[in-house]
Amino acid sequence: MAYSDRAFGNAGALPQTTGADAAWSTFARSQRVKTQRLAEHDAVFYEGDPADRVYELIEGAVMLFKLLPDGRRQVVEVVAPNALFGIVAGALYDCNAETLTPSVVRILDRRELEASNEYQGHVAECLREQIERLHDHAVLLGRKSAFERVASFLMRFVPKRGVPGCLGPQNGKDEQVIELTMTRQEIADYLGLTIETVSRVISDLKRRGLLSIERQDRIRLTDVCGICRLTGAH
Amino acid sequence: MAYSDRAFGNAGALPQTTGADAAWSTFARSQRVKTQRLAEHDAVFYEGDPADRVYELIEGAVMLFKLLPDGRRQVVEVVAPNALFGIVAGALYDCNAETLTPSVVRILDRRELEASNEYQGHVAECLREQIERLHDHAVLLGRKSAFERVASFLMRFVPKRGVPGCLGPQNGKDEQVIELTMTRQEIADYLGLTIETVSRVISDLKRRGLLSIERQDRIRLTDVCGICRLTGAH
DNA sequence: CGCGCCCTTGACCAGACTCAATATTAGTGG
DNA sequence: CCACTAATATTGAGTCTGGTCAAGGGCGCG
Repeated sequence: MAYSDRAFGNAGALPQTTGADAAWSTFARSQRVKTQRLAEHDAVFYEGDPADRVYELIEGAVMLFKLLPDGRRQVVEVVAPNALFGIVAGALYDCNAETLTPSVVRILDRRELEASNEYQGHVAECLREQIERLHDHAVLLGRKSAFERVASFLMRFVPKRGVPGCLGPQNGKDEQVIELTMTRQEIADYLGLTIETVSRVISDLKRRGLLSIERQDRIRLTDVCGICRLTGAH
Repeated sequence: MAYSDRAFGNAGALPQTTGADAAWSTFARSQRVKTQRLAEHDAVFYEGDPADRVYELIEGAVMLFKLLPDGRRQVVEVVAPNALFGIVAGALYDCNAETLTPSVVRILDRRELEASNEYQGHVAECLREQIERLHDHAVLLGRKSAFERVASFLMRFVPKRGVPGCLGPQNGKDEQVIELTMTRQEIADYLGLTIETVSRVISDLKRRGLLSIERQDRIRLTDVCGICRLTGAH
């Protein structure tokens, strides 16, 4: 599972930076913001880079990950649109950021952002949400079985289900088609498993009639409640 | 490993709340702050409680943990003095907080804190540091072996070693005596292991001459570099 | 159509867990 | 201060989950 030979896309090239843009953002009013369009699997920044920018994900998906010296990788966060990433305590980024899909990010100047009172509330809000997600993920990594991890992962993609206030299946059918945006390897590195284990668990869920695979990255959950019961959280 | 029968100390009793105090705090100037003295293994708050207070740890140690319905526990953070905890995105605490040792906390009003511009910088700083620690911990939980986890845990207690800029052993001897403040069970729940595995790893390190046990919660590391090499991080 | 990249599957192995017994420590009361 | 007790930690034996290694399959793209 060594990643030393991993290709990191064209991060250095700063592709297609544009001054104007259409996407909405909390920071739209601010002056020196730029948006940047990135292809799939482009690096946004690397662990150890000077952290003088903060990013807002406008569109697409980004993962944050860390590597151990021997190449083991742990995906520590998957960033969703409208979230901020690249906010760190020290002078350097503490992890790597790479797009999962073609994405649009807004680049903010760290100094400017930290100086302005205007956005402190929004920044803090993002950080608080991030911390709660990291807490949940710690439980998953520390205490859940492979089945529970994969089931939990799949439930992330089902809106309004498996969360406090979930009403169970509506309108009869308990189905949901989900788009993964992550390869098996990325899922494995997110869930602290190997690619083989992820694959086996998914195959097993298929065998049990809980899901069917429409494409490698497109899964039809045919029994959302059944999968939810396997998450270990209920 | 069921915790349903777990005793939670005297959290409801709000023991010994005092208006005046000696300990230093960023928030000392603020008006309505109170300090509270807590015994060992007192609960500070529970998951699901209304989160209308923020806490600053003045002295002692606090752990944050989550429970799965079947009783599995994951310690998601160990809070050190001067850090804030109990800052959440929603209306309810997302985890439980319990003292590890007799502690002193300062109680801050959440509304007041969020309203004041004065402390936003300090709050955001605490959150950013917290996130970096959670990233590291995700790597530990997702990708490290039992030996690496325990070694990483022990190194937490050695100041200025195993971090960027570590100079290796100074003044000849490479020793350090550390106070754990956590039981084996708490360590296990923090590291995503069982109590038996933690015990076995520590015994093995002892057998290999890397440490000796002076008391259950007091360990002499006799070869800090040797333990550092086992963390997987170098 | 064929190549390459993922993904899946199988067989085997190893690290960590479970269950159970014992040892140690810390705390209590005489 | 010591004996007793309860709580905590250690150790052992056996099991099982998930990892490793290796082979085969399928999909998408040129």
